[in-house]
Amino acid sequence: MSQDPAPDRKPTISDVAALAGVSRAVASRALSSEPRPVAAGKRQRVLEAAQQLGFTPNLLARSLTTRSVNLVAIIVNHIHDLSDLDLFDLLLSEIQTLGKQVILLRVGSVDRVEDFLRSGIAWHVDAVLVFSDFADAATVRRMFDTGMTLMLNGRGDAQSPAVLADEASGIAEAVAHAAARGVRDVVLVTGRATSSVEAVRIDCYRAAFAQHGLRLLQTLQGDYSYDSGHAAGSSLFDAGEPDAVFCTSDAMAMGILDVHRASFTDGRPTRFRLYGFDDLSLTHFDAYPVASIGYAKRDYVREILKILADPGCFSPGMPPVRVPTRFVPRSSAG
Amino acid sequence: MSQDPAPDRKPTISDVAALAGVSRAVASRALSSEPRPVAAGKRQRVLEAAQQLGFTPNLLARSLTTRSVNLVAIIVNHIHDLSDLDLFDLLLSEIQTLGKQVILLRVGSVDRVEDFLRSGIAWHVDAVLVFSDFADAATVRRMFDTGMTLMLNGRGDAQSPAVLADEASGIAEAVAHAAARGVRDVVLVTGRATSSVEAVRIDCYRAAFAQHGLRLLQTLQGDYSYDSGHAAGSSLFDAGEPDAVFCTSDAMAMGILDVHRASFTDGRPTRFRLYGFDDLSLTHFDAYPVASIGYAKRDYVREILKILADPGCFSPGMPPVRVPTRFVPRSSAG
DNA sequence: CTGTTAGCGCTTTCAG
DNA sequence: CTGAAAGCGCTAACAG
Repeated sequence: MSQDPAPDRKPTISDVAALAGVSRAVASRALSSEPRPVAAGKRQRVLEAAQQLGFTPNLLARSLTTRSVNLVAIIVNHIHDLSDLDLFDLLLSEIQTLGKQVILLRVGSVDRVEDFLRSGIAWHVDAVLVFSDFADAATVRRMFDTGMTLMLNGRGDAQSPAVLADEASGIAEAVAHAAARGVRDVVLVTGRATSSVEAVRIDCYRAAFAQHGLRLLQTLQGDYSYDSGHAAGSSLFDAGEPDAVFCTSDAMAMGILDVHRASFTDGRPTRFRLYGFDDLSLTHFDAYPVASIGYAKRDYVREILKILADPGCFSPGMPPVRVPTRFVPRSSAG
Repeated sequence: MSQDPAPDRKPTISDVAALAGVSRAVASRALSSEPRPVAAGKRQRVLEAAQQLGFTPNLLARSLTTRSVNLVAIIVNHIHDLSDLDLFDLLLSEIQTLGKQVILLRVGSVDRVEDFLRSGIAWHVDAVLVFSDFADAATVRRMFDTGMTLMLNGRGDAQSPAVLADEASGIAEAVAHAAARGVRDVVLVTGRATSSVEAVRIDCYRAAFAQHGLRLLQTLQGDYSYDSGHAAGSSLFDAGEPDAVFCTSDAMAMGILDVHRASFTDGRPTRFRLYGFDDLSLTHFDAYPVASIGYAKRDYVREILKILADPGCFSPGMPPVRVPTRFVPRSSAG
């Protein structure tokens, strides 16, 4: 019926069409995932031909006309933070079940970010998830040829959808927890407030302290890391004896815990209560029973996927989706 | 000179060519990264036109003819393992400096892996880095339309290049370290030996034990996780009192350390010496001063990049590149 | 429902 | 060195 088309070359849709005895257009329609009008008999023949030839559509070629690559970009600063682990694994997995693949962009140490992004396939992705703090929504929209930029870094605007952890709820719970246990004087250990997320977080703590009449003895600045927590640990009592220490990351809390391990027996506080932030899976390790604040990763990811799966559900001006955080008690807080 | 080409549409190379007053072919050559013959004056005009128009080549279209997307796929099982973090961050960063972007594929929970891979852009990548244990070299080559599959999971063959940690060196050092300190009886805590890497690792330990005349009291099986180490911790003395415990992951060693923390004062062993594997950055935390075995991530990544940058340097039959591991003493081993 | 005809945007022969 | 022309593989528009 049809001579075997090529010796070595991968079969194309033309080969399939030829073998099935139909036009390329019909073959294309029959192979499409969308429902397109094709006579049942022909569709069958095309499918069989494709099967027989081991045909795989060339998605690069397809994207050229459809202008959609089923590719999602995830932009991060770096992937060092422990807190990222649980989240990214889940996120990646879920995006893949959507039939999309993920291109991971690390902008942490790229000098000409814009050039880098523009000169790669990432430029053409269908959607961009921005975790990195490197740019605001407008900039990101300019850096990608995509209608869908999902801001997860707190630098969104009215034009782009955003999902954010509502940190106020968990912080309020944690501070209330402390207040209910007689805490009066507190110390706050923060990261650099250059990121808007961190600035908001700090404000939340301040507001909660004020609300419960807690006295903020001092604020120490770290950089979220264990080492910086360790450093902060040495200055903890410089401004008096706190009843509780709140940290904006679990890693810093762990550093503090290690400096003052003698002040905890079996993880329970004897001198001050310790509160972290992020709810790292690491806090399940016996050595770091850090009470923390976190959100349900599943809920967070679900919200992201909702938008990814149905971009139409967002219209300009809609407020960010909020995923509540909750306080997770552990022995470091008594 | 030339009417503005399009109202809204992104400028194409045709627009650039028109503005520069040359043919598309010349524009293409002038814009190429390769040195192609173009009159200096025209090249200049083309570059300026491109600049002025803010032209960005459509890489999807380019790939269609060049058959190269400057995209590298990294296949992992999942990204839960702590040991992955440091490595992937570095790897990602380095690949990007090569001008390539990375598509991250998590095959851990994908049911029809082959279909999934074939039906995405990943199929067309220039190179595949296989960390996941999910497939051997031959299978991977079938799953991607690429000449370059780099096996990092220990399941390579003569057709594909591979980079592997040489675990023997570090294990020999660790066991020698123990033997030199009078250790006689040991326990080995392993992961599931389904992965060939783990099987090799176990053999190395056995050989080293034999060489130093150490007696293996028992082998406990975990799954690399902290929790499994914790579980193993309870059975540690079932077959007698070991002088040292060797674990094939740091996380398991941490679990054991937590169960028997009373047997360590300031991290130093009073009952048995403890050896981990992976050299996690977590072992810098005070609470887990686990002596470990690791390799220089930079060297490992460098070898990978060497192959990526110059695929020609590999020819079939060449043995895997070996990156030596070294013993990293910490107080848990005394 | 079907086949023909045009492209998507770029690179690459191949004569000039 | 240059430009015209021919694709890369696929989908979409449009008459039949």
